[in-house]
Amino acid sequence: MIKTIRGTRDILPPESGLFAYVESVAREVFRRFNFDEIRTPVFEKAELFARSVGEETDIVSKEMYTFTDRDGTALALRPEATASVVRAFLEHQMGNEPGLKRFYYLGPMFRRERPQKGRYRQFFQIGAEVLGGDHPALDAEVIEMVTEYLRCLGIQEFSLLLNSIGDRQCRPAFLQALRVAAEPVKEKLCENCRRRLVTNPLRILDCKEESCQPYIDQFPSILDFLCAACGAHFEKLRALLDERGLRYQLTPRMVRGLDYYTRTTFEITSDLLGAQNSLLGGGRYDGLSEMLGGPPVKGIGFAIGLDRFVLVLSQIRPALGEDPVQLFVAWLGPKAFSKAYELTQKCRQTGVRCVIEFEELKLKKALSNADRMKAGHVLIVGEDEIARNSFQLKDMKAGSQESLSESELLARLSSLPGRL
RNA sequence: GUGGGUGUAGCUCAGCUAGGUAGAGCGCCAGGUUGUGGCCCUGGUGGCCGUGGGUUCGAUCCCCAUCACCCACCCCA
Repeated sequence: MIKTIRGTRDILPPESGLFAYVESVAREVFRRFNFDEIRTPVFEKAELFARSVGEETDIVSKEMYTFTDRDGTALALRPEATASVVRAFLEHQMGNEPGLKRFYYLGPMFRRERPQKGRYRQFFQIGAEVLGGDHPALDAEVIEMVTEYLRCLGIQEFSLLLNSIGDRQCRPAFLQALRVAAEPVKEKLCENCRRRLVTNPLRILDCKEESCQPYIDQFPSILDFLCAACGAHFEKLRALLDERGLRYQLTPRMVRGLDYYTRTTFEITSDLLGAQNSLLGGGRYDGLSEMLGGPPVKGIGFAIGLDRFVLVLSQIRPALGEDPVQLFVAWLGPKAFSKAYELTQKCRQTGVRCVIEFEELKLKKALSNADRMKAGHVLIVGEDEIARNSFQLKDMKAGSQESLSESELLARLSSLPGRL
């Protein structure tokens, strides 16, 4: 048998319903903040990601799905979407259009990493980006939008972690200070941190190794190194968040792995998942456009990893996304089928989710089937009912049933439980 | 890429450390008579024991290899 390839999976009902639900809520909430959907290709020139995400990052150096096109062009399946959105902005000269551009996207991304709980090689993200401005209110708006999104999904318990990692003006000085502080104690740091000291000093800051903590606590804070512009931006953002009652934890040790981030970074975590507790992350990337060879275009965005997100949601709200049959139409006697089918059509036209069997079943069997598919109601259409224009509508949960004429039945449909 | 774990019925697993070609629960199907589900009872269906080699008279069980999945690390969100 041919099976799914490693790190990919089929998303089956009811989980697929949960994905669809989470996506529909995102569309609805983001729309209220005036975001439009953008759909970019799932594959791009590999160079796009090498230049934006960073040549030296693991994502590009060993986790990207790259392949050569027939003409020799190096292509890659997108490992994330921010670079593509900025590319699209530049390619279509959107900088010439008035105002800011607010986009959201959703779809599959690809990374060739070893699969793990909630992590796949084809994974799904929902993200949003605002391009064309760097007002701190934009940062606040994006953060507000994503918390509103969580609220709409019924996720109340989460922490917003906030930091600023400066920009190309001020970060080098901080990195230098960090190296200076770490050098004397480097023998005391864990193996990973000793390596990071060379490869990516920033990441020492979010080392989880217990023995490193005392030293890390002594290291300088990025916030003390922000230049005037970055500092002012961050202060203003914090003031706005405070003003709107959006509580956050100042987390100077939270850094980003991707090269393009500047200034604001944020992350939302939830205790519901244990160690891998991050639900989403985002930040500002004011230099990304230029890294891609474009004019200066400021931007900020975030991305939610849906696979893990859905995992959390299914734990706290198991029924979310379920959409069972609302009306099961059971018919009795060979002459009843056409009328039963006609009623089914009419019910469907009013938006009710209906199912009708094509082979005649004993009523007992029909009810049993309806029960197994969690049907809310069963409509019984026998030859007697047709003759009397009086159909039996059975409430499966309550076990009660009532007689209704065709017009009464159709009038009742809007009150059936279930979607819409 | 590294380390550990697991692969037996549709699902969750037992059996394997006394090697003799398999069990439970759930599910599924059919009944418990005539047009009323869920519960209960009865019967039934169902497995090349991941795959390929080896040892053996004989292997689900022992050995080797391989593949897949899971967990963790690395990394990242």
